[in-house]
Amino acid sequence: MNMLTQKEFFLSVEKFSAKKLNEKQKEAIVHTEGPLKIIAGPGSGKTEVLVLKALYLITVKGVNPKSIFLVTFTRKASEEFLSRLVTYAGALKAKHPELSFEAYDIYSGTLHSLAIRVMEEFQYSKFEKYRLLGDFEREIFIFKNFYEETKKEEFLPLYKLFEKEEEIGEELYLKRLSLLSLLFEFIPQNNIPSNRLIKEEYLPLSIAGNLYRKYVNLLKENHYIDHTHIEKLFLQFLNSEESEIFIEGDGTDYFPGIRYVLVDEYQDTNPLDEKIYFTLVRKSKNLTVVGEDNQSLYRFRGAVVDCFINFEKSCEKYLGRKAVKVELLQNYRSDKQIVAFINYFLKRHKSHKDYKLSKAWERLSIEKKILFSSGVEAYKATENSIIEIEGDEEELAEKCYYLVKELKGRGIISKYSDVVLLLPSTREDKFAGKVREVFERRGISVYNPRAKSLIYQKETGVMLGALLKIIPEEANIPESLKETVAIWKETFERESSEELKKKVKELSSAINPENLNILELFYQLLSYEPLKSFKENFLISVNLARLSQLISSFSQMVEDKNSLIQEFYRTFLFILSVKGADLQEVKEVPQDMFPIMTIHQSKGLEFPIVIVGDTENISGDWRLGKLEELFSRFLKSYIHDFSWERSILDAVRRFYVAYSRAQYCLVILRKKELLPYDKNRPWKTAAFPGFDLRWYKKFTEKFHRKVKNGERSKNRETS
DNA sequence: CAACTCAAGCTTTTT
DNA sequence: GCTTGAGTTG
Repeated sequence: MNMLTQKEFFLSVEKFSAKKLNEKQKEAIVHTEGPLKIIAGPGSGKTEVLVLKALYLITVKGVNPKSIFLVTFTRKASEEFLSRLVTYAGALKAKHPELSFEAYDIYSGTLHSLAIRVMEEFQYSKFEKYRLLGDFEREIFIFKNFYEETKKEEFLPLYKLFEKEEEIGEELYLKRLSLLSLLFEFIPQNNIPSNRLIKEEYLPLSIAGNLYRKYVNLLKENHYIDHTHIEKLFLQFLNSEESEIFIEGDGTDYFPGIRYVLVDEYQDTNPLDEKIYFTLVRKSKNLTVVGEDNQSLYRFRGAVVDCFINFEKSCEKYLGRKAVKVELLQNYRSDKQIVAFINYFLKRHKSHKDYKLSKAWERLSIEKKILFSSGVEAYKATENSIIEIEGDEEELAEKCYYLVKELKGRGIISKYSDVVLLLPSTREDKFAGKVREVFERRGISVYNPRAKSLIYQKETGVMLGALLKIIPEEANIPESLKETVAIWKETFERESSEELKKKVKELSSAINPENLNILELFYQLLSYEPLKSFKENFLISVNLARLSQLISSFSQMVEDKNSLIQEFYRTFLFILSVKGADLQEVKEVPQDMFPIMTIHQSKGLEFPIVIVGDTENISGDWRLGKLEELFSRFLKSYIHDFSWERSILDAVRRFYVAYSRAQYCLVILRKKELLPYDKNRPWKTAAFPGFDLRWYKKFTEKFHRKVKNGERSKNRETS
């Protein structure tokens, strides 16, 4: 294939790339051989760099697209990457007709999707037998197979580490099941060898090992596989002879082998992922990772930020090479005041006098400062780019409403989707629900696709209520399920037609437990009002379809008719009510709706105006720290002396991500009055903007004084 | 208003 | 199991 020179490449790129590339970005693009670590702060154009790097490899270095393996963290990110890649590739080809390559040939996607694609493509012998367990199905699988194990005395030494002594009964068993579900991901994600666990003298460890092994065997026996074990299997594939053509190629253009591996969001990599990446590049050594330690948000999912922090060390250890480091700290997204704010926010926590994050910080982050770009300025409507609003939940929701309405009324924003409300959780039994209520009462629709609200929809309520009426009640309903069951039944009573009620009565008297088919009942009920006319609304019928899908996977997993009813209540309904299920998501946020998102969901996105709520929330899953402590000997790096600091650090990072999504205006909601000083929990009174107006005010005053005095930041962009 | 006591609560997501 | 928020005490 014809190739471009580096100069030609960058000259062409300037024509279609949105912004002029800075020297650091160019450096990251042209460094192709050997390991490379790109530290990419918020808004530093890392997707652009990744896309251009892939194109550079193809058009300048003459690399076959099929030998590039590019991993993104989410499907959405992968779509964004591919669409930009194809657009740019088109532009390059138009300018240089001599180029001929197919951008789509790149291996790009999430690690899971790539693992499946590769194992299918290269017909890995061990893969074909498995059926993939989704999240919901996996939960059902564990409930079904491990319920009895939660009652066994012999496993108590493990369970007790996570329980209060007085706890008893059904709720306790359910808690244990949820612990097991966590455990069966934790062990493989951290590459903990089960054969060594089993031999441990400390009982909780050997019990965990045995239970995990049982899980793995049960998966195998039933020909199932879950997401974590897809990765495990992929690693096995990479270490087997069968992967030779894939990794090393056969000399043809058809199988060129993997020569370049690029990984995005590397700060959220777990040790299992890490092993996969280093195995992929064991020959080529060309591994590029992109990330930022402070945006590590997925510890609950096994992410170990150390993989990113200590990337250089791992390169020396596994590849025998020194990694090159490039820092992209120029922020092209946010207004100057917002950039100053996010830097200050981090700095404040790092050196706070009341709690020492400094130690955690030293080990788990990289010293740096985000730089602002002088070009990013807009919305001069307010004096400050940062606004703080205080009040109780009701007031905050109201004030949010008036703010959004005012912005639209004054023409500062053209559509509601220019603003976003970011929250740690968007479930509607919390603040998000209040916001929806206030907004919709006053005529602005709210778009909150991740509210886990499928089971609270009218249509699903009627359907589940009807099914509950038909299927005889299981005596042993867990307490926590009773409330939701009542809601479903009530929805059924309120919303259903006489016709439907009659049918339900008829079906319930004719029911035969030995011959129960829940899915069949579901379809029968669909022909009665109001379910019948629900089907005419697209979104509603999609929701019903999702429910039928869940029922279908459940029915398939419980073959034993004798336990079907029991499992329906104890497992299916319980998981449904506890974990919830999401509504169908629309591709683009509807413009005339006000969007609410989780902070996690907002990662990688940017919005003109960002409102952040629940800013005092620092809660985390305590079981994680406990698990890390329990398995410390087997972990890549466990740091003993600051476990509680980790939850603060996690929270700091969560809000850092939220704040850094804002382009022109950041609104912070403060829920509570300032609490009196408490020496046992100093962060409550000092740490988050949600708790202390003073430090935020101090920041603003200082910022404006600086601007007034004409004092210019040393770190200002040069352009 | 600092210090102590005690019962209630415990999110986030990849395919 | 640990943190949190409300309530109590000195």
